[in-house]
Amino acid sequence: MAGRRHPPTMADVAHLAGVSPMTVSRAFKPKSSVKEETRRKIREAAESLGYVLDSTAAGLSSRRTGFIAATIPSINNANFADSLRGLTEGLAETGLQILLGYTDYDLAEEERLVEQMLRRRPEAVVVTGGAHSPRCRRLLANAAVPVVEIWDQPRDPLGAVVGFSNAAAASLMVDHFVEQGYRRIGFIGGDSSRDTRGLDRRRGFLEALRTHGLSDERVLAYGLPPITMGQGAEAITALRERWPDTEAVMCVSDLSAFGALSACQRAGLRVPQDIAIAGFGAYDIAEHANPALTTIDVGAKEIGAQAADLLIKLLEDGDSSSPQMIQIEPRLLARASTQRRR
Amino acid sequence: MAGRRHPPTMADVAHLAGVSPMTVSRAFKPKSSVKEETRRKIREAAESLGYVLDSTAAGLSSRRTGFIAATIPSINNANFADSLRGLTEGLAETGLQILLGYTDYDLAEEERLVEQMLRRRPEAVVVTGGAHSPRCRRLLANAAVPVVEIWDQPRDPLGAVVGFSNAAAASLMVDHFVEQGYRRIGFIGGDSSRDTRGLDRRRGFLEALRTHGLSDERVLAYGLPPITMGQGAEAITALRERWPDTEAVMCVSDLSAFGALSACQRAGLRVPQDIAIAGFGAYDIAEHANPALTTIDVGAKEIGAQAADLLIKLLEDGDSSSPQMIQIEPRLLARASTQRRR
DNA sequence: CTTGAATCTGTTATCGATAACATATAGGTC
DNA sequence: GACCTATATGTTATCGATAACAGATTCAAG
Repeated sequence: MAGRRHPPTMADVAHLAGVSPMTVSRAFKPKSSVKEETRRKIREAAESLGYVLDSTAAGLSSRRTGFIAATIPSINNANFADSLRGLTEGLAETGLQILLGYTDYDLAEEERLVEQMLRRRPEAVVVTGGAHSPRCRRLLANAAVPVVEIWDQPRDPLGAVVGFSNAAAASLMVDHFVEQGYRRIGFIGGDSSRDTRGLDRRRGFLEALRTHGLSDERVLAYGLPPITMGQGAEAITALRERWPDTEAVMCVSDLSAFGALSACQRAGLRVPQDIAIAGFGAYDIAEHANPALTTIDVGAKEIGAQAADLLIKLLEDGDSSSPQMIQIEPRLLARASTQRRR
Repeated sequence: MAGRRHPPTMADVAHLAGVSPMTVSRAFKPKSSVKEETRRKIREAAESLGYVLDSTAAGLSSRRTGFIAATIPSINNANFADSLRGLTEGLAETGLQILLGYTDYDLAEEERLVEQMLRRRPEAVVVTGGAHSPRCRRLLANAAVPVVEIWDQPRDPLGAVVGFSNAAAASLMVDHFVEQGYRRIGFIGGDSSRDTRGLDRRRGFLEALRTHGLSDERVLAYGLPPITMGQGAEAITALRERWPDTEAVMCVSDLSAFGALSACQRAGLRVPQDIAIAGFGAYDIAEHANPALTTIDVGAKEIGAQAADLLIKLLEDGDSSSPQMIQIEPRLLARASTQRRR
């Protein structure tokens, strides 16, 4: 209806309120010296014009864009959603917004995304995971803003880190299996190198098996990450066909574990009596499945919260302080799905 | 290490490449007239300086920011994630990015979010849902950019619409229940007015019950949306306590339905023989539950894809064309969880 | 009534890019 | 060679805000 005309500018508001644009600019900042009445007049003028600040112009001029960039692999993942919530809540009081992007578990996509985000000049960057393309690493290094890597423990960090060792977390599960008396143990995960955290889990899992003197051959890679319930179901079927005497299986995530559980039950198997199944991530579904799924809680929300605290410090310190590495301790949640019947 | 110095500008690149800034600017646009060798020289110069375009400045000057704003209620929801995927894929070829924000099912938060987003001058806005605060409506109307509401059929649309009637979708389930021979039918949903789509579903459900001459009293509101698996479990326990002879229950989403299913099974009830349970949204979990959950597929991804097509048209037409209303047809997926034993 | 500090407001230059216009060079045609 | 067109590059003004500085007003205290 109104056509696409130019939205009102600060100058328009200033004109209507009978002041200079600079005064309008000040009136929108919380603690700048503007007479209360002037401020009211300006607010009224702005509201009546439907004025909305142009933060691209503001950012250009002030060199403060007021947001931080965050990448996560997938938007539909309770773990990353929790981390993001922790981050958002932790940053709430600073007024910093979050520009969110998802990489689809793809490093090339991450590189594209990071470049796109850097074009908007974020004041800091949070990336999920410790593996990045060389160019992505260079871009982030050049950006001259604080960088935090979460959900991992990179060998060669870009800056600060809030994470845990996925390999060590997975080995917790092997310890648990062994303690419960299981010996013929398998692993189900994705089949590509895209999900480096998933691969780390597998690696840690297999290493732990060997440490316990157990066979590490029962590994099934199935489908592109993030591996779905359906893929978990197919995978366990294939795994049991190949190694029918398998006693226990860890899946790379709770979603695939649930798919596996469901497939076993539909095939008439009892869990855990006939086969034990465990997941990873402490999703809601693990708690509510029948039987409840043993899983590993990595403190997803805490990761985000810690990252927020760290960012606030890094931004205050003007980048001069040494980047930190904050370690999160994963915890095993032992549940019915891996309870050995004595 | 490098401190926080200013990142290189286009002028720096131009200087290094021995051309004017304008030529550098052109070299970054795909189809502008720059000699191939010059372009290469510029790219090399840019890469060696670690130059990244400043799109705030570019946007200010060109009045094209190259992104659209999208709000969804929650990031951790497979349905909205699917819509977003449809939107992203549909917009991919246009080069438009998506600035994502989530409202947490809260209209006040939506208002805040929309204002924040409009400050960055998106070229269009996609909002989930048809209910908005008055000020939010005003902001969007003033923004003079195309607006698309998805996932609803608002009485008084802000612009274009891609959605369906949540009430009509829920009534499909009543028809199904009745057809299966169920008579004492309940509903489980959230207890606040925040999730207007959930409330629409309830309203449509209850209206359909009355149309069939059935009692509409078995309604349980439980917890803030989005209602979780745990709340679904508690809710069905409470509902069965109050109305022990309930034959069938629809839950506002598949997640709560799964929680309810799980709680019933743990209480020793057989589904569907003792009680039928249905959900909403066609999540993965509905397919993989035991028994598989009857649900309603609303075509989440298609909503996003259609919204993308619509946006492209609206942006081309310069806003002059009449806004459209695209209707998506929800489909009932009848599964084992509501199969009446004859 | 003068003075100094605090508060309020205006002026000018600038952030980093691009639009619009101007100019220069190359290539083809008669 | 004259002329035209297409391609390639440079110059100038501008987008909408804010920083930095400067000037005006207010107010309290001596």
